[in-house]
Amino acid sequence: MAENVAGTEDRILDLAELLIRKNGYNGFSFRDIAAGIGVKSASVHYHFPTKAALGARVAKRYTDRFLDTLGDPDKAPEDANAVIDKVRALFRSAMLEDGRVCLCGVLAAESAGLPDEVAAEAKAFFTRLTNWLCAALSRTTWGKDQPAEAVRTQALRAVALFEGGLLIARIQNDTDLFDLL
Amino acid sequence: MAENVAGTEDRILDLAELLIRKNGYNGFSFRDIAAGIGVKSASVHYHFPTKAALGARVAKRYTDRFLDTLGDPDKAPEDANAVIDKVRALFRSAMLEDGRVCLCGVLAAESAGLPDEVAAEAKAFFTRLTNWLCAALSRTTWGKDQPAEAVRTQALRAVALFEGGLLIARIQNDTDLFDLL
DNA sequence: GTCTATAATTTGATAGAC
DNA sequence: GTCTATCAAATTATAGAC
Repeated sequence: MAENVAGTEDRILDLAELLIRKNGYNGFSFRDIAAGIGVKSASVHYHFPTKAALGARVAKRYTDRFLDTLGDPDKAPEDANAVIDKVRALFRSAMLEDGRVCLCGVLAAESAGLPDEVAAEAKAFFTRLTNWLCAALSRTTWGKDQPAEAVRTQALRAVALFEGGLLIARIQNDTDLFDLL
Repeated sequence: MAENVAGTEDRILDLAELLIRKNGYNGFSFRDIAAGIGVKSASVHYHFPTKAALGARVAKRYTDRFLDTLGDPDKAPEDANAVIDKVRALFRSAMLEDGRVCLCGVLAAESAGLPDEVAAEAKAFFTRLTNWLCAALSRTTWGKDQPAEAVRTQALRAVALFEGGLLIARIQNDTDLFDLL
C-alpha cells in the first residue's frame, strides 16, 4: 500500500515541473518548492545540490516520460496522419491535464539565459522527439516514398506547430485553439 | 545630427526588449538595464516606476512595430502563400537580426506567472497578428471562397508554426531549421 | 533525511540631494 | 533627470545539530 506514496525526491520533481511549466525556470525558487511539499529549503538542497541540477533532472524526466509514452516508433501507425495525431494527442493531454504548456517549450523560450546543463536537456527533448517522428514517419505509407529530408521537414513542422499552438492557446486562455491546428 | 541619439527612455526599452527575448521577463533586473546603458537603477525607475510597467511598454512597442511593418492588410498580396511568406519573413528577420526569438513568444511561455498588465500586452500581440492575417488572407484568391473559420484556422496555424519554429531553431542553435517550415 | 540558522548576493523600489 | 544611499524582501547555497 505504501508504494503509492511518492518520496520527497519525486514530490520535489513533480512540483518543480509544474512550477517551471507555469512560470519558467527563473520563476520559481527552492523555497517555493519547499513550502509546496511541506519541508524546508535545506531539505530540497539535500536532494538536489543546485537549482541547475534540479532543472536538468526535471527536463530529463519529462523527456523520458514523453518518449516512453510514444513508445517504439517501429510500432507506430502506418498512416502518417495517425502518427502526427499521436504526437498531437500527447501535447494536447499535457495541456488539458494541468492547463500547462510543454516544459521544454518554456525552457526553449528562456534558453539563452539558462544554465548549460538545463539547456542541454531541453535541447535533447527536441532532438529525441524529432528523431522519433522521423523514424515513425518513414515507416508510413506516405513516408516510404519520401526522401529523408522531406520526412524530417514534416517532423519539424509538426513539433513547431504543437509547441507554438500550446503557447497561443495558453495566453489566449482558450484550449480549443489548439484543436484547430 | 543629434536626432539620431536615442533618449534614455528608448535605450531602456531597447535593452529591456533584448534581455527579455534572451532570458525572459524573470531573467533581467533593473540593475542589468542600468548597467547596460550606463546609468543607475534609480534612473530606470524614474522612467518606468515598476518592472511590470516597463514590461508592458516593451511588449506594446514590440507589437506596434510588428504590425506597423506588416502594414495595411488591404494592401497585402492577393496570393495566400505570399501573405504567409510576408509574416514568415518578419519572424525570420527578428531571428537573424539579433539571434533572438519573438518577444511575445517568450512572454507567452511565462504568461501564467506574469504581472497582469504584461500578460495582457502579450495576449494583444497574438490577437492583433491573427486578426491581421485573417484580414489579409480573406482578400486572397484562396481566401475569397473560404468560410471565415477556415481562414482563421490558417492564420492560427501560421502563427503557431512560426512561434514554435523560432523556439526550436534557437535551442537547437540552427537558424536554418526555421527555413524548413 | 530534515531541521535551524545564517551567509552572501540580488532584487524591486523609495527618499532626498544635486 | 540622474545621482547616492538605503530598505525590506527574496534568492541560492552551506554548516552543523538532531
